[in-house]
Amino acid sequence: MRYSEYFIPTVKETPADAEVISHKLMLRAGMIRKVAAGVYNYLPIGLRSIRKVENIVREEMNRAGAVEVLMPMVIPGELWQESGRWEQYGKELLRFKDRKDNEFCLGPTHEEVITDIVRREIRSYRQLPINLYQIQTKFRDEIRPRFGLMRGREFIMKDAYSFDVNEKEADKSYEKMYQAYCRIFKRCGLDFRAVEADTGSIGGASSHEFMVLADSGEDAIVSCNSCSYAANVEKAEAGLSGLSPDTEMRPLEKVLTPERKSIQDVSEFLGIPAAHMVKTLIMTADDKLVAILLRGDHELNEIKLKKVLGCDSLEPATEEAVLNSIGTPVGFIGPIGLTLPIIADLVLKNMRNFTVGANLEDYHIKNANFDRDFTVENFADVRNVVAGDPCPRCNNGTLEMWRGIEVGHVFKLGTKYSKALNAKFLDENGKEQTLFMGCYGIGIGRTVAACIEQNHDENGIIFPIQIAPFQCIISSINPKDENVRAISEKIYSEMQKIGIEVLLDDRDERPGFKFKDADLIGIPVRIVVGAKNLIDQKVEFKLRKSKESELVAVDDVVHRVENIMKEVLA
RNA sequence: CGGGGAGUAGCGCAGUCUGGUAGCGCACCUGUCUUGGGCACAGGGGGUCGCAGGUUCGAAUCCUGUCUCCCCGACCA
Repeated sequence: MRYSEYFIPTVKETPADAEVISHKLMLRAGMIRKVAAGVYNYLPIGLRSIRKVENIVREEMNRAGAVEVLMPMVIPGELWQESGRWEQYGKELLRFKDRKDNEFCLGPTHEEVITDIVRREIRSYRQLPINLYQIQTKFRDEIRPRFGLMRGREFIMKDAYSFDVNEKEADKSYEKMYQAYCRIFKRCGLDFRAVEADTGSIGGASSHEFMVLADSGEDAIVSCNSCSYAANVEKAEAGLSGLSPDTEMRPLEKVLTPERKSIQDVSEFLGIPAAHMVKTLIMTADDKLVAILLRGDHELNEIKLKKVLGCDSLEPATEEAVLNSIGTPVGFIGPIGLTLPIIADLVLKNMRNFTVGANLEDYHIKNANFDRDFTVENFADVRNVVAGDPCPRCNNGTLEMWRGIEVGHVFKLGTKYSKALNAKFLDENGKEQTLFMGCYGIGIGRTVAACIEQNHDENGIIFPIQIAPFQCIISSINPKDENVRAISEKIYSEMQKIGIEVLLDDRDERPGFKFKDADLIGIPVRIVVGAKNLIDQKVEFKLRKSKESELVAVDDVVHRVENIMKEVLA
């Protein structure tokens, strides 16, 4: 491709609405342009990288025995009503009506549609297992789209669905996909971890997320420094150990804490570490109030609490609701004398003589203790783990914390959708059985964005060769020079002949201008053809990721680049 | 949905408080020049100041409403 005939609208200045580095660089490099909140145009080099990821995904899915299909983006509402998700899914599901007033939605995920295909077409255990996938544009009407392709409303996703005769076989399909995902992200040149995860609105028994490690990641994940345990903080189990108990209980002591409402304020005011305090959160769970006790320096994990309570909705109680029901303003609530049901975090079991709110404005109470001063309904793991917590699996390691970008998620669905949609088959005894499912997603655009988060410097993107829009760029210095132009063209056509994806920068621009663009769009290999070096029949060879360049004979340079491609893409 | 911020040339911004000819940098067009890290000079084009009302002799500027976008939170893959 000739740069002069191509379309790469790079910009010097960063558009004001970009926050994270991948978003900024994708805009600056002319990969994407915003059309509406969370909705983007893919410009040529952006599209090329996306296609690269798609092709890697496609190859590995095919290799793992999955079969490609393409489902519609517009889905009849009745399918979603049948699964029960028409009501459950909420406002993320964009609904609309056609001219006949029939209800439709834009597909945010395709369990319903795929299960509909399978229940119509699969009759016998002889047709199983089967794994169908597609690469398709999805739409989820996110409350707050952000960070460019990282969290769009419209985005390209690979989604796969496996169908098996029983749970054991379904586990095998899951394992196959897990392995395929590892190969995919490895081939994309990403530093990633597979972690245990919460299944969220997709549902099912268990799941793993594939997380690209990056400080800008929206997810927090933990991993054990001793064993292989790794999990999303949403899911990570908190170990049991906490502070060792004081030997004996001391008497209660009411202390004045005027206008000290937060743990931090009270902690500083009384000179007591937050870890020796217990905070009392009042939550509204399905319209009922419940009190949650947590160590002062810990945070509530609402997903865990939801499971403990078995409720559908859970949110912090409003200040009015708290005041009306307890008679004390938020900030001074405590468990002693509280009439609400109380759930205490597991770690509190080991605590003695902790400080709590007094249920009296401007007062806290020191030396509170379980049983003597109040009782709780039960102890449960309802907090977020923190760095340094003991590992819940091996018990001799501690947990380290990372930020991650979720690029893939694999689920064991069991029979959730097949039951709801009545997807059955006949087993070898002629008996009707319900299909066991798994589903497997990869965010294609997000994978490209995550890759940029991991691979960039102050000058721009540093694409790994596997997903770079072009493998090589020839920067022709002063293409008006006849010799420079001729040699550039020669190298260009030789590279094209052997299948190297090459971009010839034949624009009549100054050298610095071309170098800046080449660096910004992150082409892995750069060949600079200039008059000075041509005197010795040499051109400059430089890898985007390295600082140094070297001079290579004109006759060797194509071979040199070819070897690099072979090495990396082997 | 709660809190905060912003809509002025393609992009980044000033001007708004204190109403009176709509500006700067980059980009773009023409020409000269230049060619190893976003050259230089000269000339030029481009704006319903988000939208709708209102106040006023006069509104980018004041008032009311409304839409969009961004950030934090809530929510959610």
